[in-house]
Amino acid sequence: MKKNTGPKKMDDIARLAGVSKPTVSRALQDSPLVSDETKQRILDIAKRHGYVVNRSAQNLRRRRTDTIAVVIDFPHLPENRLSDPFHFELLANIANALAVRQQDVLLCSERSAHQGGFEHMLANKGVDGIILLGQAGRHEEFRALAKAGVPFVVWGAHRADASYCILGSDNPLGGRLVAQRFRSLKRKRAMFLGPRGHLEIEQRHRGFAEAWGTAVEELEVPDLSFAASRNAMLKRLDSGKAAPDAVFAGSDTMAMGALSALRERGIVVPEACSVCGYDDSPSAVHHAPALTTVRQDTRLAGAILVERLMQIIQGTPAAPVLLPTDLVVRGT
Amino acid sequence: MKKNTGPKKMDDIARLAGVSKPTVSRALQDSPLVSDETKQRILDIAKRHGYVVNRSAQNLRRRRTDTIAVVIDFPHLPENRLSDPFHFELLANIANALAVRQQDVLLCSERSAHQGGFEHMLANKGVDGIILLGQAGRHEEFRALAKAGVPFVVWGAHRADASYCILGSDNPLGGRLVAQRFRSLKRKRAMFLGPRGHLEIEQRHRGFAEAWGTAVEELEVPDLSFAASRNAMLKRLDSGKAAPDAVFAGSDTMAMGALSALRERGIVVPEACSVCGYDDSPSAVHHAPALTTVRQDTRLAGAILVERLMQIIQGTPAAPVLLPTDLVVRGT
DNA sequence: GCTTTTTTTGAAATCGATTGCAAAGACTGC
DNA sequence: GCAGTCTTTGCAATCGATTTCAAAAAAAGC
Repeated sequence: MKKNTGPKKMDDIARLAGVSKPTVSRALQDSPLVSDETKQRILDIAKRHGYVVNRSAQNLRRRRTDTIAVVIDFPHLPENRLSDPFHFELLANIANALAVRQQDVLLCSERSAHQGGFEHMLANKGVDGIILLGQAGRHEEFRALAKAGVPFVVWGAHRADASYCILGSDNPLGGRLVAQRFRSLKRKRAMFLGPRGHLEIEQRHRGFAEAWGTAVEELEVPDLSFAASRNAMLKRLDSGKAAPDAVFAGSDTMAMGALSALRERGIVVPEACSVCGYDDSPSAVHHAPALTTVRQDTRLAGAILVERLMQIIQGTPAAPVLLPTDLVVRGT
Repeated sequence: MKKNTGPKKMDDIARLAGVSKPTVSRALQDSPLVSDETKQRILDIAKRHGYVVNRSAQNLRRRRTDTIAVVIDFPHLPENRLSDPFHFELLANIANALAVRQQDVLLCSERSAHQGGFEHMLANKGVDGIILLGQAGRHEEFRALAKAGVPFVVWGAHRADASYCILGSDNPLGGRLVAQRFRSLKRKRAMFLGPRGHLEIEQRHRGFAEAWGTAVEELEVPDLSFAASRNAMLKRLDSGKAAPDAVFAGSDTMAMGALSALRERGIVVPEACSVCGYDDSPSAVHHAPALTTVRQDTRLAGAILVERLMQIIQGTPAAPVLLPTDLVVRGT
């Protein structure tokens, strides 16, 4: 009569190796407290029997999970704030950077994360820290979070008064670079395209408008989608007013929407109108013509977000970081 | 002298409510064993004190984590990480379907998942089940996994002899649909473009070739990327051989690569050459001209993958599923 | 009013690891 | 040969919940 308790537990391995449970635990952690000989024997036995430590038990005892929550809005959820390939690019890079540090990634939708409030996510989701993609103006909430001692970092618009670690590209600079380029192309009727109330995009707008000097037409769109942007542009082009000869869109996806509308109305890009996006998402290169855009280095962003978060988890506060951007001139 | 043990534990709430720990636990689970009055009081106190159950402790005791691992890296296709928009689409839909069922998502790279082998992931990563995106010919490994009783489902190419639950679109049908369309357009020189050794793509190829009847030129590319596909096509067009007048690419990203090469060599699409992709990823619509492609319904796929996995976790075996596909005719 | 049943509650065991502390064994030095 | 170190090992407590089982309280039955 064998009692088959399913997967092996640490006690089983201990018995098989003729040692006690603590010794097995130490051997698996490569602790110097165990003699090399014993260690090797235990490791062998563990491997042979396919033993792995139970993560749930380990998490409980160590009060640490080596898991980080990444909170992101999914495109098809009702309020699609961040429906962009850019965010997935960023996610992939974050996941990579975390993997290097042996951390697991818990992917949370904005809604599920917010269920019990961010402040309870550590206990509630069993994670050691949080990476928030996109802040959408919840500055105050984040301030409180930081004060409560929750380890988190945010990807979003830089702001001088942030008491937490926020990482973002230099949006005003990006806007200025685009203005400069349009000026050097001798463009006259500049337009900015994007939704209102989105902090990062408003910073891009402001940087652009200030560097441009004279009036910038603002074309508002309801959200960040291709379709919304295309529709808004179509409507604008059909309004009878003189068409713009330089369009700066708040993201690549919106730029592509605008391009679609321009093409449809027979406005030739880049001859009759220059178009510039933001993000340098992969699709910008694939697009025909390839999109001129402001680059955000997602690889670097992912690496720094993770590095800072780890630092914060270890107790060292981390200051906001502003990432440089540059203009990638392509076919539009 | 207050002893500040950080976040509240269940015992604290019990004390505050003047009941015992088990009662609090039951109240939080809305168990019928607790009187409504007591339940309400406990819930109030818990909320007021911002109490949430500790997930690690809960996981350990319940021997269940309500967390599903999604493994998303393809082993021998380095370019194909999260970078293909299709996978990211699928991931988002899976995440969404899991959220509806109150399950969390642990995002695992192929490598980290494979660290200790899939068979140990449940204990090792602390998940209840696994969703594998892309199977890339590890049929035997999966067979063993299934035999070992690990709950998992796979997104990939259908095969008749699968002893595990595999879900995929009807790739041969997709290929046939494309062949039909090319035939109705009176095309003569058909080409298939894609890497070898990728099961799903080979099925598309086969369906296409069989339905086409006469010889199909095969253009091999090293991976699924835009660049690889563009390069391969450029090289082919420069070879001096007659250019194809109908190209079926194994994915949208590759189709866009091919389109880029065709455009560059002055071959007008769709007049001189028809192009068809596979996936119907969002970028297919955004592309100019909009891509004709075979649709894979990621929303449905995500929903079914999750539904089946839940079923398997509950002990009911689930058979493979073949999803229907259809051709979406657009501008190419 | 007193048993019987039903509804609520709590004591204690348990999930599977990690770790502080004490003890046993192996080495040193003199 | 024996006190004093240093290295290894194991006992027992602990992490924070859930669940079984028995007991107490309340309601019902007659």
